[in-house]
Amino acid sequence: MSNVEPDQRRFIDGIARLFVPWGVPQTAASLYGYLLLCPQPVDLDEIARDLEISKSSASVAARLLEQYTLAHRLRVRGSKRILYEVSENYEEMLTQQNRLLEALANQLLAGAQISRSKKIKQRLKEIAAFNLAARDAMTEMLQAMRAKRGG
Amino acid sequence: MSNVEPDQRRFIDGIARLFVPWGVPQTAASLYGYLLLCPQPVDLDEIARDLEISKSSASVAARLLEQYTLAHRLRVRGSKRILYEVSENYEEMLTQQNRLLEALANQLLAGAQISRSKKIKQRLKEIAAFNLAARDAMTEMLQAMRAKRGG
DNA sequence: TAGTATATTCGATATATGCCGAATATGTCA
DNA sequence: TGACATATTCGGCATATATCGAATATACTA
Repeated sequence: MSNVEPDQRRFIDGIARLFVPWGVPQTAASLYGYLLLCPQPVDLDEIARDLEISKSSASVAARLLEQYTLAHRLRVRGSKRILYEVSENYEEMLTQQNRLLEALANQLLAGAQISRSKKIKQRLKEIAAFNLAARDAMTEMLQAMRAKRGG
Repeated sequence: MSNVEPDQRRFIDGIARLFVPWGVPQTAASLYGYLLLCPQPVDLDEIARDLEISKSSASVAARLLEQYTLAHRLRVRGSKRILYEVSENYEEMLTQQNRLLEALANQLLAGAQISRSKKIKQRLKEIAAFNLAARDAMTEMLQAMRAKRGG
């Protein structure tokens, strides 16, 4: 993608608008949209050029995406050059949600321990149970999807 | 809760630490933790005092939480005073996630429309399908939970 | 091992965000 | 409607974050 067309720009911005409110930095969010549209892996120079950001920003954003496992790098044999592409592992984002659900549940249960009020104890346990149920449903779904795709 | 004890403070901070990375402002996140521990609805003055924040910050944070449907207000008859309490509607947070999943899927499908590359079209459709499946699983789970609690 | 291509880190700056207290708006009672 | 209690909004300040270009580190070739 040597030049971003208006339609593509709109797509990229649309994706970014969805992610930014959830704490993903603007540049990283845009980069994700951009990578989704790239038929081939791209390097930092292309990213910087097409997204009109500095190369250092591109580097930071790319590694952030990598951390989120929304993208990953490809090492080019015989070169220090790195190519990035969007991850095929679509479930990782949901897995991360699951981790939050679980962490939250644990925190709530810890809170139930320390609170003296019967009412609060019960409330915290109830929310924790709810979150864990959600996590389980999610996990199950992911397994089912995995089975379907794998088979 | 006229005074926050160390254990409670730790709980509040723990909850906040989980929410902040997901884009929830610090104060609002802390307030959520605080409300979870309150056996009774509290007003802005109590919040401001216990969390050691200004009343205007308390007001903003509370309404933000309200927007997220993590808390809601109670009007006190015969007074302009507003009391806040944590929402019993634990599923709303997940519902919101579902909305993101759906919005993302839509954006991806729109992207599939505009992209000329066969490969990209397929990729975007595939991710969209995945997200919608996740949303459906989630919705189903929520319904099941609702049935269980309701019945 | 030197030289080159490239990624990463760093320090400075610009921008955005959060927070506060003061000012304002709004609801409630008499 | 006037007086009061309370929530909300607003402008300014402090803090955090993102971005950049320059400096540095690293991996590869020869």
